Amino acid sequence: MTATYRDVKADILDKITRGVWAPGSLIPNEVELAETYDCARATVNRAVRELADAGMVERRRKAGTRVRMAPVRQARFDIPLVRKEIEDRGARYRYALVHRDVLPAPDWLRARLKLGGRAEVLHLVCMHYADGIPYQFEDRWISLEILPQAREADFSQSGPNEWLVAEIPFSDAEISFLAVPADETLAAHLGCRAGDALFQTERSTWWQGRAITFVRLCFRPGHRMTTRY
Amino acid sequence: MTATYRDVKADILDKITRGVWAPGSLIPNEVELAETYDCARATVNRAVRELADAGMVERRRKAGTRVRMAPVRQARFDIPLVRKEIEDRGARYRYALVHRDVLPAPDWLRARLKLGGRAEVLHLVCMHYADGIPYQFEDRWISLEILPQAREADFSQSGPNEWLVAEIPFSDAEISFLAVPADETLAAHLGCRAGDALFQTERSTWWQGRAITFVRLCFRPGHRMTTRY
DNA sequence: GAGTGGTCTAGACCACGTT
DNA sequence: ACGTGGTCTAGACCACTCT
Repeated sequence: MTATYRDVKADILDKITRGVWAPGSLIPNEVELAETYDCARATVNRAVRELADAGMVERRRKAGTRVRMAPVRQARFDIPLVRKEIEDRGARYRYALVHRDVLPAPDWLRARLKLGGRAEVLHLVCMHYADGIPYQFEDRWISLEILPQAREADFSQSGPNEWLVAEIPFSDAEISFLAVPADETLAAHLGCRAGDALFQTERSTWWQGRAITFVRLCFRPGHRMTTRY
Repeated sequence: MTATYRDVKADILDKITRGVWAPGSLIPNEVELAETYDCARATVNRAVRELADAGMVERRRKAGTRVRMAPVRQARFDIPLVRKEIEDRGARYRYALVHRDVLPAPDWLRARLKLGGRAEVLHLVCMHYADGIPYQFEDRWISLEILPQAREADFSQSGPNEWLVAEIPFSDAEISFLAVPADETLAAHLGCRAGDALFQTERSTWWQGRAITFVRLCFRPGHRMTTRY
């Protein structure tokens, strides 16, 4: 008796995965569940709320709680720092700055980050290696309107990501995953052939509605991003 | 006064994104926050707990609550049914079964799903179209050990995904994202050229520790998966 | 109108980890 | 040992939304 919210959550999840409560069906309301498990309604509430957050059930006032028809709704991905990602695999991390430039933001970047007309940006191209083998190509753009101090920062020894996380918080971000063919530049840096299929992520970050940075990360051929849920 | 947990959460998040509470610093404990916001400790607890779930802060008993050094920790992705994904874009969905076969599980599949020695599987190849244009290529394998009724199911009119979600719950899944070059088969079905870079997801699903299905979904060239957080 | 989940409270005890 | 978060309770009122 006196079940914890974890007990309640586990038991309900069990009933769902075993098919006792079928997809689409209504489960008992909170008061009934509280009696069943001999606990307070708040305890049941937390259990069921977490199941709803996880996408297992759907709740509506008055209508009650239903088991979702398609329970798998979302997956969570950790987005690690490259260095940590590589070191966690037991490999030695090495960083190299390939190119550095200050220039007016090109049109495509202004559109993507909603930048003003004459915004200047810092453009960095970097490489990340695992045990000396090319691991990731980084194409980074930093707004100098918001981060003028980036102009003076030294990116020859460590990557812009590490500098950025220490320098500024952020409030909003957008991330995309896609596949791209390697162009000559990518092929040269990643040690593959032009046209090879590469996994790429793109991330835009804002702070208080103002663009901070855009980055394009291109992984070596064969890279995969995996998660369980 | 008498703030809600949303108010508290929003205000703390604001203090973090504005840099009032810097990355790595300790924030006031729950009792102090409850006094500050003039609410019960449980209210503060929920607010801070949700921030911890979102990866913004890190909590440890006795040590207190700290702002995370690298706040961006995770992103959530919705994993929609193809049909819904296409219809949500305002396009007309069409499905086609390309191939159907029953065979002993090949070695690579047995390894991936941890199947027994002589497991039989149902192999389906399907296409999903948006407004008549190839959208996604589906390579589906279903274990007939656990789902013998799949042998008799009709997959000529609707996809295996829709059948599966209605047929069986699941308890565990693994998903991967990667980039692959199109082979001749993929190129023919997706209307692209062999070697084109394609975005692919792979998903394995288990129920009570037993493999249900493995699926490889290959998107048309240029597809991207995007989320905000 | 009535039934359901959504939230808050004031207090209590517990579990953990730092000191 | 002690301070912190983790959780539970019993009750209350509110906000939706279905009928």
